Amino acid sequence: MGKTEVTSAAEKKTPLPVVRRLSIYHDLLVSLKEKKVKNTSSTIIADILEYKPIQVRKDLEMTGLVGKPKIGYDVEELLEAIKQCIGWSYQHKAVLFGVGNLGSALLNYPWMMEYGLVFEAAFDTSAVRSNILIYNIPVHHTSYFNEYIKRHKVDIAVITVPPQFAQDVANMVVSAGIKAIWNFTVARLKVPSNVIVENASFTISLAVLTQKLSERKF
Amino acid sequence: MGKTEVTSAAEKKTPLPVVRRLSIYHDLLVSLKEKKVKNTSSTIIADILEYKPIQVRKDLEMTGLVGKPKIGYDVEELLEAIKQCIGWSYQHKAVLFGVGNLGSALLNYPWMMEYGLVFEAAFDTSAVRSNILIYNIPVHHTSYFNEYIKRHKVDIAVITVPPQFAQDVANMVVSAGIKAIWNFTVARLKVPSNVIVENASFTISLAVLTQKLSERKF
DNA sequence: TAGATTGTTAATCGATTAACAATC
DNA sequence: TAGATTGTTAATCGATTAACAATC
Repeated sequence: MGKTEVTSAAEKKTPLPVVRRLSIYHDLLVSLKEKKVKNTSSTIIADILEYKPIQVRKDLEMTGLVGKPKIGYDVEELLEAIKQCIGWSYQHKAVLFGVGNLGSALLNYPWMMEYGLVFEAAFDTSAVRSNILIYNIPVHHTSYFNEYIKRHKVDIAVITVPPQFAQDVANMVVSAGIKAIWNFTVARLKVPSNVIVENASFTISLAVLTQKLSERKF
Repeated sequence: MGKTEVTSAAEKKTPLPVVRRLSIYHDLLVSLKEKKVKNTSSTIIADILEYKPIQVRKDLEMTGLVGKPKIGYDVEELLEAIKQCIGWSYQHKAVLFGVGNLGSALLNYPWMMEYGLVFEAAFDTSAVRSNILIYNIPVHHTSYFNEYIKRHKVDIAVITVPPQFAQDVANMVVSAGIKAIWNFTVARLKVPSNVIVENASFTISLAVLTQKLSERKF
């Protein structure tokens, strides 16, 4: 009931703020890799992102990778270490519910190589859109999901349906044993505590922007 | 060069973590308002969001609204106070660049009533899509932007073009005097320091999800 | 009234930053 | 080599949480 004891091993739980920044370093490293840059350093990364070098160094330490004094880090090695740390080395199998504009945008995004995500199927209640391929991903009628799940492993359910249907979808995927939901709707999903829900709300980001704007204006 | 002095007045700068949570309270309050709930309290809000009541209370304090002991807060008053605090009371005029799937999804979202955002125009380089209305918003060819900006006030530029074109768009809108950019691409935009850029990256949210999944798996 | 909730002041906790010896 | 960068230990800072009197 009180604080849980730290389990024996050196279980260095990565703090959330670090995870978020690691994903930002990730994108930067991908662009460095594309430019054939071999090495980088906390100083360089900090410069580009306008962070403090010490913060970058501390964050990178969490990946377990050790750098070389004077040299810094090998770009590819660091990229792999970060992917490992935030779970982007493993290919998570995903299905998507709600093939509207946003859903289509997600299906069309190159998640697989860099972000550890593979869309294996999509579902939509619109019969018109059923049984076709969108960006090479099969789109089924939502009613087919319970059949689908019998034969396919699914790690993550992505929800991009209209908000009033989000809970229904959540219930369905939870019943099917899916343990992680990436929720793009405003709906606040009620799920058992062993299911992870991550809300990908644009509006939080908008709030940061408009708040800064307001501060500046007055 | 060192620390800047706090300017005379009671300029209670809202910390970023608070801004983010306020936007979450906002969405919750909207749903309470729709359900005709009159009053709420930090206890109730905390319960729903699985936060600590004291944290909610501290956050709400930042809006300047004072609650009533025993009663709590008036839902509508609190909603307005939060909107004021995060800049969603003012209607920010926005234009969008890149009318693909994601751009269309954004144009079709009901930002105006609750999120202080109004899309007044969109721009795309695809001639086929020019001079039409999408969700009642005029879509122009991108080359028309420099004419458009002469006659219209724009607070925020939203960028949903392919990443390789994002910097070009940023340059264009910065030249036109726009002071805020909401960037949905992975591109890291270089802009003058007086321009606000907010990156609305899905991938940060994905990192949080996959990291939690990995932690659980092993 | 009694109980629940507020606002405020103080304590704790965790994250960021600083300092510095070690080193390729 | 000298200089830049690392990893580590300690100090600071800010955000979260606790405690509690005030009150509708």
